[in-house]
Amino acid sequence: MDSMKGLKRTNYCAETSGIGNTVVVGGYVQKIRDLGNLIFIDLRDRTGIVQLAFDDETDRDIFEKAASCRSEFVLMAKGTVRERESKNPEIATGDIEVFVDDLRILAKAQTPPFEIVDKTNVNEELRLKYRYLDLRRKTLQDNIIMRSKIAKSARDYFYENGFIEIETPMMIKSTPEGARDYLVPSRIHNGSFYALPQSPQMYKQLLMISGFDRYIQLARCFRDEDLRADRQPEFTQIDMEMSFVDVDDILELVEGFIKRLFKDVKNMEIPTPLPRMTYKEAMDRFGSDKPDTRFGMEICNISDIVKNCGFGVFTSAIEAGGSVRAITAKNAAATLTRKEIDKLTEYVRGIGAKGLAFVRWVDDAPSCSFAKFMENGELDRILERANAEKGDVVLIVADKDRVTLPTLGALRLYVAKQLDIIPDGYNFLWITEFPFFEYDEENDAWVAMHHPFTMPEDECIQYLDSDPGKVTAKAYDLVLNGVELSSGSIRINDYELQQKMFRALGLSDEEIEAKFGFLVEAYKYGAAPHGGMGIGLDRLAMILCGAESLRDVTAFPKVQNASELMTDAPSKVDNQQLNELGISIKDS
RNA sequence: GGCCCGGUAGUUCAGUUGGUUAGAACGCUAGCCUGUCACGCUAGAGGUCGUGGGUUCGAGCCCCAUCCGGGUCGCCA
Repeated sequence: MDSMKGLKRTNYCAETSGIGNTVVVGGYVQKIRDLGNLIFIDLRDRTGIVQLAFDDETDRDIFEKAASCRSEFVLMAKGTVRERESKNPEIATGDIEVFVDDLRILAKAQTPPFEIVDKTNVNEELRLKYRYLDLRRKTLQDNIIMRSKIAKSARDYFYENGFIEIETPMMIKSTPEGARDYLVPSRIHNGSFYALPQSPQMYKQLLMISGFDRYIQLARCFRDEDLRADRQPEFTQIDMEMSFVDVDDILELVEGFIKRLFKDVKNMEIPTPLPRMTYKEAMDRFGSDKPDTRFGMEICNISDIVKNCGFGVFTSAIEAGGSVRAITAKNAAATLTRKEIDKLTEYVRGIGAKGLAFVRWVDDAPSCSFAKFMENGELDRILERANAEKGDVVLIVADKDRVTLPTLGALRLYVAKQLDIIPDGYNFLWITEFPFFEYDEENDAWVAMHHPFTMPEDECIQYLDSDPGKVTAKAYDLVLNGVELSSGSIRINDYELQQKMFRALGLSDEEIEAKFGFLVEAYKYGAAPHGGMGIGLDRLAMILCGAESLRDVTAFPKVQNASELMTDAPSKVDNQQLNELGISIKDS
C-alpha cells in the first residue's frame, strides 16, 4: 500500500475538467477495463466518476500497478486531463479522461459482498448488514445529501426569520402519554429511569415561557412503537415554536419554509398559501385526516337513497346511526374483475369492515351485488350520485361512520395504487380544526387527540364539560401526498384553562402534579400565546427523494423489529453493567 | 400480538410429478487482447438449497417447528 505523500487532491472526480490541466483525484475503483496494453479505471467519489487512462506511454511500474487494482480499491491519481478518443455521452465527464503519471493504492479492498452499482436489486437485508458499502452507492449518497440540503434550508430559513436554535435534553423525565418511551436506567439513582424524548414538546414550551420567542431545533425523537416503511423508532423533526402568535401566523411561517425549501432543493415554485381543509371535510370526502389529494375518487354518501330499500345490510347500518358510502373507480371494470373485487372485500374485512358491496358496470346493464333489493330505481340514483358511468366500478361500505369513512379512505388509496392512477407531483394540504377529544370506547372516556396542552378553539371552550365531542382544537397538520409531514398546535398558556383541560381528560390533581407539575407550575409565571410545529425531516426527505421507505433516507436505519443489522443493536450487556444499574433480567 | 410475502453459488434467479453429478447470468480467479465505458475471447474456482426435525428406497421440492427479512393491521397523545 502506498502513502499519499506529496499529493493533494485538486478535484472531485465528476468535477474534473480543463484539457491540459494537471489534476489529483481520489476515490474508489468502480470498474477496470484492462485491454492488455491499455487500461481504463473508472474512479468514483461522491460526485461521480472520472476515467483514468494508462497506455504504452505510461511508466511501466504505474501501468503494472493499475493492472493490479481491483474493485473498490482506494486510489489517488495524479495526471493530465485530456480529451477522450471516443466519448461517452452517458456520464458528466464522458468527454475527458485523466492520463495518469502517478498512482497510489491507498487501500486495498476485499471483493464486496455485492456490487456497488446505482441500480441494485440486492436483498436489503444484506445491504443493511454492510450499510457502509451500500452507502457508497450513488442513489443512497444522493438521498443523504438531499437530507443535508433540507437541514441546511431549514436552518437558513428559520435563522433568517429570527429563530434561535436551542438543544433540549435527550435524557428526560418519562411521561407515559401517547407512544411508549425508550427508557435509560440511572446508575446513580438505581431503579429510576430517564426517557428519551418522543419530541421536545415540553421543553420548547418552557423556552417560550423563558422568552426565547422563536425557537428551532433539528431534534432527534424516539418512540418505542412498531416500525413501518414511514416510521423509524428514532427520527428527526424540524421542531419550532414561536410566541405572540395564533394559528394563521404559524401556518404562514411554515408555508414560507416549504416555499423556500422547494426553491432551494428542487428549484420549484410552490404557490402559497397552501390549501386548507377541516378535519371533518377531509374525513367526509377522503376518509382520512391525511388525504392524498393528487387524485379524486372521493367518498359520497348514499344513505338517503338506500335508507328504505330492502337490503338489510344497508338499512340496519343506517338505523344503527351509521351510513352507506361509496367510492367510484373510473374505467376500472376491466381491471377490477369479480375475482379482484373479492380480494378487495378481503382487504376491507382485514381493516374492520364487515363487507363490500359493489356495482360493476361493464356491459349495458351494471352488475350489482345487491341488485335484487333495488326495486324503486335506487340503483340509478346511486350511480348518478356516485358519478358512475359504463366502465366504472362503485364500491360501497355500510357501517358506522367510524368504520365506513376510514375503510373507504384506505380502499381509495389501495385501489388507486392498484389502478396506478396517482399522478406525480407535490400536493400540500393543511388539515385544521381537529377534534379535541377522541372517545375511547374501551375505557368509556374522552382522551386527548393531540397532547393535553393543545388550545381549544376559542368558541368551543364553553362545551368542555357539557359536550366534549363538539370541541375542536387549534391544531393543524400539514399533509403532503397523503403523508403526514408535520403536526402542530397553539398551546394553552393560561393556568386555569390548563387545569380545566386536565380535569376534562379525567386526570386527578395527583396525576397532574406527578406528570406535568413542573410545566403547570411554569405557566403560573406567565407565558405569551404560543404554538409551533414539528416537521418530519425524514418523511420530507423520503418524498423529495422519491424513496419508498425511511430506510432509504436514513444513514443507519433500523429494521422492522427495531434492530440494526450492521451492529446488531440492541444487544445484551454484561452482568457488571447491570449490577451497577441495579437491574436484573427476568429469565424468559 | 394477528395476517400476507420471501429465504437455492459472492449476487440475482431457474430448478419439471419427489429421482443420475442442483443450473444460468453477473461477479470472482488466471491467461490473451491498444480506445474501452455492460469491453471482448478462453479457462477455472465457487453450494450446509435459512436452521432443526419428520414422511419416503430417495427431499431443494411434501409435512411440522423455528430463525431471519419485507409489507400491513393493532399500536404510533
